[in-house]
Amino acid sequence: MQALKYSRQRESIKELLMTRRDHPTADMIYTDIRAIFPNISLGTVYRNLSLLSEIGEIKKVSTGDGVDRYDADTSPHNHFVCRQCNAVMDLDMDDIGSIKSAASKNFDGIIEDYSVNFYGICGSCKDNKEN
Amino acid sequence: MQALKYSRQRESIKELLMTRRDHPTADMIYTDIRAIFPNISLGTVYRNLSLLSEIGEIKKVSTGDGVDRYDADTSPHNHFVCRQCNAVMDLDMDDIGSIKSAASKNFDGIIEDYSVNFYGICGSCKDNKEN
DNA sequence: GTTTTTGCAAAGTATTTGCAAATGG
DNA sequence: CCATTTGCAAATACTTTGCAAAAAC
Repeated sequence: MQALKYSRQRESIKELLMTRRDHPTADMIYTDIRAIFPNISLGTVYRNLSLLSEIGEIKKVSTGDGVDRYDADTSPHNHFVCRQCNAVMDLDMDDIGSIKSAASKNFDGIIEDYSVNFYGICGSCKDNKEN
Repeated sequence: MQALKYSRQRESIKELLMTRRDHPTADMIYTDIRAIFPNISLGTVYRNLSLLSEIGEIKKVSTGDGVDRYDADTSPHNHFVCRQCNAVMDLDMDDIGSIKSAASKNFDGIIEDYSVNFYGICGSCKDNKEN
């Protein structure tokens, strides 16, 4: 069984992620973290992101474009994905937790959780189109 | 501009997908379609699945495990993903289209659509555990 | 000292793409 | 014929992994 030792790299990755709201990919994190650890490897970044999300300290966000993103905000919230600029942003919206019970109603398995992604054109891309 | 010519391969892929409810991956489709076209290539399967989903005849389903799945049912419905057997199944549940307006409320962009995935343990995996 | 983590490089998946030949209209 | 699609192979994108050295405890 693993005992989980402290690592400066892992701590740094988590701290970086906590400062961001843009749901960066492993590669974006790797690029930025190299300002602090110039020799860190992409493998280490991936390993730590996996580990952190396994222990629930961060969340993996899949938008369907083939690249995983990460989020230090583990509280329940939903994401919007812009089809034009590919930005992923948090939505400020009412709780939709009731969809979980709606899904459980006629289902014979156990529904543990869910993820919702909204897709469309973000505010700034929309404005750029109009002008 | 492309004129979209008929192809037996594309037609066959679509027909195969229409007979299935298990949301197969490109590779699963490739395996099965080779019973009909032994020389078809995986590239052709991918190209046709992309094309079919671009023109809206099928839908791509991303469950977050890194492999895309495909669904010939393009009507609005939600999916459940079993964490044990990785099966992807349709949920028989009330319409939750209201989440779209909930998301649009405080949002300055345009929300075109959304996708919801539920995760947990399916009925048969749950039963196997208990026995 | 023992276990975990790292950096590096290589390998593993899933998907896309260039190109000449085949097919469709 | 001309445009699109195919099969094949190579390329790409993302992520995981084996291993010896370094760090943590």
